[in-house]
Formats: sequence, C-alpha cells, structure tokens
Amino acid sequence: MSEQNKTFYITTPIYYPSGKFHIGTAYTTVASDTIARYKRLRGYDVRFLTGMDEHGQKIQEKAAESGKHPQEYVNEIAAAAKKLWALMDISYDDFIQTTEERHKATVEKIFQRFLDNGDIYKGEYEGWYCTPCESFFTETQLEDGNCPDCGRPVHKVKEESYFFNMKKYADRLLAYYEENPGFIEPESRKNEMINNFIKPGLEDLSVSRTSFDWGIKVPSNPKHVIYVWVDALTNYITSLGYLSDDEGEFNKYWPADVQVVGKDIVRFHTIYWPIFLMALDLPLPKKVFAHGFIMMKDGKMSKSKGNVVYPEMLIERYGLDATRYFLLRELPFGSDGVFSPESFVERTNFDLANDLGNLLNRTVSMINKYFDGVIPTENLHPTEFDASLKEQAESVRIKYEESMEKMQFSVVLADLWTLISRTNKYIDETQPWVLAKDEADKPKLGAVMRNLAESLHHIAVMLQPFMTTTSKRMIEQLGLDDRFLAWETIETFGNTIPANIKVVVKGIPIFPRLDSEIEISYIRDEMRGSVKTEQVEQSNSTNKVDENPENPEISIDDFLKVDLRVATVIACEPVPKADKLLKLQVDLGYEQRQVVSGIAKYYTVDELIGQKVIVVANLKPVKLRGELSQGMILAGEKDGILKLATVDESLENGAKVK
RNA sequence: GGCGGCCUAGCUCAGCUGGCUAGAGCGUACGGUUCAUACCCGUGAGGUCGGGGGUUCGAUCCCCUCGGCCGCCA
Repeated sequence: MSEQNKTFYITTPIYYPSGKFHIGTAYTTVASDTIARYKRLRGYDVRFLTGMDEHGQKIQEKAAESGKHPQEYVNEIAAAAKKLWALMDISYDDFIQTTEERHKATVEKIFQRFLDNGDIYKGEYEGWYCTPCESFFTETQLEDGNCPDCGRPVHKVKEESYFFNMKKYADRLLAYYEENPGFIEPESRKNEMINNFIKPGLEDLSVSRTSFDWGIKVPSNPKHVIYVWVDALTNYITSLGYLSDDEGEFNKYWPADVQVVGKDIVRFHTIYWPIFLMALDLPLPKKVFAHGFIMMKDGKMSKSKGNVVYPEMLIERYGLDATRYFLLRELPFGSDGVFSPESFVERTNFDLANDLGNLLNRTVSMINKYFDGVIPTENLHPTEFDASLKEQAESVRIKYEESMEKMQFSVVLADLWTLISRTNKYIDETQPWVLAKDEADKPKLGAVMRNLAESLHHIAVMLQPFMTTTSKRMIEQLGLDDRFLAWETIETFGNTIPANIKVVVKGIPIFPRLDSEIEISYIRDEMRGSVKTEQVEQSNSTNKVDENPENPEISIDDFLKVDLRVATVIACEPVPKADKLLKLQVDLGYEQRQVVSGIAKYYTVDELIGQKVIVVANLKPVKLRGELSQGMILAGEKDGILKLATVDESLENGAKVK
C-alpha cells in the first residue's frame, strides 16, 4: 500500500459544556484518537479535531447562576476539557470553541450565503413552551396537550424565526446514501434516518431564535441569534479555515474521512449537516460513524442512580492505558456496552497483567537469565512451533489492518490477544528451562528467545494506537528505542531485531495484578461518589450497594459527615492470603479499633507501629478477607506508591480532623 | 401504533452470501509446568443455536408465526 502523503481528517462532536465529562465523552474521544493514531502510524497526514459547543440559552443561564460572564464560564470548561484530554493523551490537532472569532466570522458568512441563495427564509416558529422544564415542544410531541416530560400544562409561543428549507435537498441526500453505502455506519442507523425522517418528508428546520442572545447574531438582523445546528455543525469546516483568508487546510483536508458521533446525534450529522454542505456546494464527509453508549448494569449513567463513572478516577488509580484498553476492548464500537467494576478489574487482571504483562516479564527474565540480557540472533531452521508462531503473528497483523479499517476496535484487540496467547503457549511448547540445561541446546534456546522478543515487538507496535505508553514501555524493556515502533518494522517476522540488543536487567511488571475484591469495592464506591478527595483515599470499604447515592460534588455539610480522627497504630500484622493487606489496631483515644488497610506493599509492620495516622472513624464496618475493618486510614498516592497522610505529633488521639 | 434489530454453553458474546464433529473469553472439574506478576499451558463437562411451522438433499444462518428484549420515530 502506498499511503504516503494521503490525508486523513477525523472529528469528534463538539461537546456541550454542561458539567464534568463522564466516561462516555471520554470514550468518543479515545476511540477517535485511536483511529487518528493508527492512521498516523500508517503514514497518513492526519488532522484530528475536537472542541466545544458553547452557545445557547442553557449556557447563558448557567453562567448567570454562577455569576459569570458566559465567555468566562465556557472558557473554564474548555480548560477543564483540555486538561482531561491531556490526561488521556488525546492527540488532537485542533480544539475549536464555537465562541472563537474564527468560527463566528465564518458562521456569519455561511448564514448569509444560505439567505442569499434562498435556502433560508424568514417565517414564524410556533411551538409550545413548558416553563418549569424550560423546553419547547412541537404540537405532535405533546402528550394529551401537556408537557411530555413533566405532564404539566404548556403554553403556546410564537416567535419570528429563520427556517432552512430542507425538503429541497431530500432527493439528493437519498441519492448520496445510495451511492455511498459506507456513509452512515452502522447501517441500521441509516435505515432509521430514511424510514423515520426522509421518507415521511423532511420538515424545514428552525435555525434562529430571538428569545436569548448568547450566540452568533444573524448579520442582517441582529435580534436573531443563529440557533444550534448551523452554529455547531459548521465547526468541522470553520476549523479548517473555510471562507477565511487562508483556505489551505480546508482544501487539503475536506471532506472529512470519518466523523465520529454518538448515536443520539446521528440525525443532525447525517441529514442536516450533509444538506448544509450541499447548500454550500461542498463535498460531504465520507463517513459518519455512530457509536453506542456505555451503559451500567442498572441502565444509563445518572447522578441520581449513583452510577456515574468519571475517567479521572480510573486513570488515577489504574493508569491511562488500562482505562483506554477497557473502553476499546469491552465495548463493541457501534453498539452499546456495559461497564461494571467487575469487568474492568477482570480485563485489567486477565488481559493486561496475566497475559500481556506477564509475557513481557517472563521473556525479559529469561533473556537475562540465559543470555546475560542480550537478545540472541540465532537463525536456525524453524521448528513447527516457530513456524506456527510466525504464522500467527502474520495473520494477526493482516486481520488487524482489516478490522482497524472498519474501526472494530474490540475485534482488533481480541485478535491481537490471540497472538499474546499464542506466544505464551509457545513458551510452554518450547520449554526453554529444559533447553537451558543442556549446553548443546543453546542455539535452540537462543532461537526461542529471539522469537519471543520478535513477537513482543510485533505486539508493541500494534498496540500503539490503543495504549499510548504501554508500547513504549514494552519497547524499552526489550532494549529497543522508538524507531522500532514504526509500522514498517513489523512487516516481516523473525529478523526485525538487530544484534547486540540488551534487554533491561529487571523488568518491572507493566500491569500489576489487582486485588479484585478491594478494587471492585473501590470502583463501586467511587461510582456512588464516596466522600474522598482526589489524593486522599484508601481502598477498604463496603461492597454492598446501598441506596444512598451522593453527588460527586459535595457541600461542606457532606464533608462534615465524615468523622476524621487522629489515632496511633498500636499493633499491626499481615492478613493471611492477602499480600496487600495489613490488620492494624488503632487507638482513637476514646476507643481502640481494628482497621484493615491495603498498604502492606508500602509499609512494614514495624514502621507502622507507633505511627500517628488519620482515620475515617464513622465508615461503615466491612469484612476484608475475613477480617473486620472499622474505619479507614488516609493516605496519598504518587506514582503508585502510597504514603500515609501525616499528622502533627502534638495532636492527641481522638482529635477531630477537619 | 409504524419501521428496524436482537434472543447461540452458567455468564458475556463471535459465527460472511445455508453445508466439515457450532466457536472464544470468563466460570467450573481434572491434569501439566516453573521462565514469570500464585502466572502460564493442556484436557473434560456444559448448547434440541427463544417456541412452533415451512422451503431445501441439507438451516443457527432463508420464509411464516408466536413469545421476550431493545433501538429509532410517532
């Protein structure tokens, strides 16, 4: 394939700044990022766009509530979004905010062009307004003449409005669907669009409002604000400088290769957006891909259910790559998938720690043990095992390319893991520890080691788009450098690693195995919005789901519910069969208690005895590994190492911490 | 109510245009191994492929029907 200099333009939706981003938003962005990274790896000139949709009545109101100017409000949220994307290693090339001048200027021109060409006309918007819900409804949306959301009465409102004449383009749109079978994916979404909207006849779309003013004004009639979709959808071309002084990027990248959207906004991206483009006489995007949602066992994520997952929580505790891996492996792209603490911990343990991490670790260890760390270059006649491993590596690479084109991430990863399994099996078949006993078998042993390193090299390269740091860590442990992450280095199997490469002396496991019981409880607690700050947490807690969810953001009253006390550790011993747990007896001044804490890896028994610590004294007691834990000790984490929160020695046991 | 989709091992799911003894992961039973993060490897048990009917030499895959679940629309 000669793909040099080919461009690839991919976009996420622009997100609405209505609060903290949950895992779903992160999912859309991570999936898009994975495509972008893969295409770059394959030599494409990629442009990856994301951004924020910052106009509208709700934003105006929210800003007012917090006493801020809307611009200040949206800028703060945009900054938070950028921070999250940095944390998630999102490799976007442009981050557009619809309040930016470059966007506004072009939207004004686009709107004017629609007017000039007669695509937009002035009319009257008639609808029903529910004051408590602050929502507009059309006649047909009402239920028994009342608000479909709350059931309360609605009142009629009439407003002058501009309308976009959609009907005019319906036939052309259908023809485009016909001629471009891959335009809407999954295909079921296309059928929904055709059957529900296009066949029954498109309705003209109201594209302006006069009831609020946080938006882009219609240039020729400034009492009108350009309403959502013309403003929002066009970001995909305003970002490229369309109708600006410099249309270089626009000419280079448009039309987009893939526009990733959630299934809730398919209609806007596959009907209105293409029609706007047709009205501008521009080519349509090659593909709009609608992904599914991340569901929880009890349905959709919602704060009231207490089942919201925020990406930061997973990343901070389990690392970015484990989080990205879970999202891309567990959820079939295009369908809904389920998040559960159990599945997250299992994926991390089984796939990452046991299969992948351990494979790297055992390989590095053997190369050190048998060859002083130097990857051998023996080139014997391949055994049947060698041939089979090689064949698997090559067929996986081919399947990988195919599934990647279809954006079937979970399939790609499942296939990649068959190579990991095959490689683990290869070790079993070749029994290096037996070969090592006989000096005569040294060449055979060398060939085995080299094949293992080759296989891991292949895996590292293919993993890159998904797990941004794992590949690097693998390559480093193998003693290679970034040049070996190029796709071209795995086009053959068997001799991709040169001579005199020395692996690391002691490979640190790249994915530590998690204690499922503790971690499942931890995630559950986090989902319910337990009272913990970002840095201060410890892992023991109840694992029963109660019906008392709290909001992620807490008030001072909520905080005061937590009874934090100074205490001294008076006795300490390990918990049998749990290498992370210590059983502590603590003196709270007014009483003594037992607390089980997951700090065995960071503190010895002797270090702890006599330590002053901070204890959450009113935590519901729980049994961990059969041991009763009546509280929790506060500690902070840095780079995976836990440190106890310290207390001034002069504070007496039982003193309240606040 | 209209359109569309789904129902495959205990659990989560793969199975392209009908055709080898229906697959994977997890779980489970048993066994192997020690290089490794108590990891890894193998073997077995477990499915009348939602129920019924039809087309066909032959259907998990096509048609009809019934039941359950879901999506979009109204």
